[in-house]
Amino acid sequence: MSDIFRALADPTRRRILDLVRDRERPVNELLEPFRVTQSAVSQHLRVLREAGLVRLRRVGRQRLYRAEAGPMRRLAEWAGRFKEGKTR
Amino acid sequence: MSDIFRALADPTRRRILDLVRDRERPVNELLEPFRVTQSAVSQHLRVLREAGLVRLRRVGRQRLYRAEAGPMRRLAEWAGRFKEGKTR
DNA sequence: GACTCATATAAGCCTCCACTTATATGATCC
DNA sequence: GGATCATATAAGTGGAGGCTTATATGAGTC
Repeated sequence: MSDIFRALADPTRRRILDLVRDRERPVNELLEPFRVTQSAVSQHLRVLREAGLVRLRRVGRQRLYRAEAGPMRRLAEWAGRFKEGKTR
Repeated sequence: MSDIFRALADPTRRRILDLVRDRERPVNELLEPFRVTQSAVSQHLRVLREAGLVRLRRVGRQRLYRAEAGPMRRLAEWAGRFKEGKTR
């Protein structure tokens, strides 16, 4: 869970996540919107991967990334515990 | 929104949030569970406050902190957009 | 008003992290 | 197998952020 929060702390990673939310994308497509190096994006993808926030599929020489729903569900649950009126 | 993620990135701050989730607590009560200085906790509280994640109420010389539901709701919504099956 | 209690801020240190350039891996094409 | 394309890793750097000690603020007590 800590990995998830750490990964989401960076705005560039959140934007990457948005890009791969609904469809798979190869890395070079994730590169364009940002003013950073391919290397930087690759490192961000590693962090997201290690947090389980994305999965990847190899197709030819490309790697197609896509957001993973599981951790997000857990995140939503965690946040949900803070709904007011819950006196425990 | 960025402030929220930044604030939640730190595990100590998340534990503090848990402590003030359901009831108000004065700072000295937040101090006990941690092996850090009063100063450190105070600084964490500042970050949480600036992110809108806690509100505080002054009573005598104490300040009672409590989690704020609003940002958490927005966080849950954000995470909810990642539910699978949403093809946009 | 001096003292204490509860909390906040200032200043400095050190670790972590996001970035860059340079290089490696690994698949495809000829 | 050599060249090229797509991506990952290595190594180094600067800046942010979480910690500490020391000090300030501000309310209650006598």
